[in-house]
Amino acid sequence: MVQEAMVELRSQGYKVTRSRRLVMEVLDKVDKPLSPYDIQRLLQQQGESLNHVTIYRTLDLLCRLNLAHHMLLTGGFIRCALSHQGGCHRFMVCRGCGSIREFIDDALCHEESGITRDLGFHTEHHYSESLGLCPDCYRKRLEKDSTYN
Amino acid sequence: MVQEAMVELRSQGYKVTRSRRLVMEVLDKVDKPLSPYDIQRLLQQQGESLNHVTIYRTLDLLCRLNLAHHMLLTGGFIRCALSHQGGCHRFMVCRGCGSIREFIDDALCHEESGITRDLGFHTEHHYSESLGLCPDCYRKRLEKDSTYN
DNA sequence: CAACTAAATGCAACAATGTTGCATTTAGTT
DNA sequence: AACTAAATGCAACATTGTTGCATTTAGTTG
Ligand SMILES: [Mn+2]
Ligand SMILES: [Mn+2]
Ligand SMILES: [Zn+2]
Ligand SMILES: [Zn+2]
Repeated sequence: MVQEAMVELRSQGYKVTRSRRLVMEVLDKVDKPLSPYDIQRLLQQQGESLNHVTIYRTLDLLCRLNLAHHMLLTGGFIRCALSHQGGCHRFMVCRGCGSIREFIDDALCHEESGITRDLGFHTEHHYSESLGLCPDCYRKRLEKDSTYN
Repeated sequence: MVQEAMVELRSQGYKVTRSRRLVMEVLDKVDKPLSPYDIQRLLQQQGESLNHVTIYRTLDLLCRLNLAHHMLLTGGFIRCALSHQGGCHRFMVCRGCGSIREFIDDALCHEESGITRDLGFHTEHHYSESLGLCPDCYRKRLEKDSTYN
C-alpha cells in the first residue's frame, strides 16, 4: 500500500508530498517496470503533471529506502514488495506479461555464496532475475499450443 | 583471445572488420565493464577513431553471438569468458576494482528453478550478479585494516 | 491559526546516451 | 581485378539523465 510507504517516508525524516504519493501510486497500480519518463507519461494521461527531474529524485529516494527497486534486465522501476532485512534482491520476470514478483531465499544465497567463495570471491550480496512465465502466461501458452495440436 | 572471436564471427557468416577487432581488443584488455562511449574514448586515446553508431552495432552483434555480455548492475559491456551452452549468466562483480568474473553452476540453476517453480513460475533461465570483493581486493582490505589496529 | 524554515519542487539549460535513413566504403568472393 | 552484400560513417534526430538556482511547500513552532 501507498499509505505504508508514506509512513515509512515520514519516519525516516522525509516529507510526504504530492510527487512522492503520485509516483508510488503509479508503481502500485501498474506492477510492471516503469522508467522515469514512463511514469511522467502515465501521470500526464490522468491529468497530473510532474517535472521529470522530480521523478528522478523521487525514484532515487524510494530506491534508497527500499520502497522501490531498479530492475536490471528490463530497466525500469517497480514497487518493492518485501520488507528488507538483507541486501539480496531476487526477482521472477515474466516474459509474457512483463509482471515481476520479488522473492527471498536464504538457502539459495548461502549456496551461491559458497560457490563464489570456492572461486576465491567474498560475496556480500546477490542480485538475480529469473526469466520465464508466470502462472497465468504459462496456462495461456498451454491453451494456445493445444489449439494447434 | 580476440583471434578466436574473429574465427567465430567468420564461421557465423559475419565479416571480420577493423571495428570489430578494435572493440574486442579493448574489451579484452580492460576486463571491466565499458559503455559504448567508454570504448570510443579509449580507442581515441590510442589514436583509433570509430563512429559511435558502429560501436553500438558491433556490441549488439557481439552480444547476440555471446562474445560479449551486457552487465546490468554496472551497466557496461564485457568480454564473454565462457563457451555458452545454456542461457544462464552469472557473474561475480568486485566492488573494489570493478573487475568481473563469469561462472556457471548447473546445481545452482537447478535449485533456483526449483524455488521459483514452487512459487508457480516457469523459469527458462537466470541472470545473476554477486557483489563483493575479488581475492586481490579482499587481501588489500585486510592489510589496510590491520594497519589501523 | 499564522509565521517560519529546511526540504522539496520546477524550470532552464545542458550533457550524455541511443536511434534511423541513406550514401559510401570494404571484406570476402568469383 | 571486378563484383556485391555487408558493414561503416555521417548527419540529423530523439530520448534520457544532470546541475544550479529561484520558488514553493510540508511540517514545525509559537
Ligand atoms: Mn524489495
Ligand atoms: Mn559468457
Ligand atoms: Zn505473465
Ligand atoms: Zn577487485
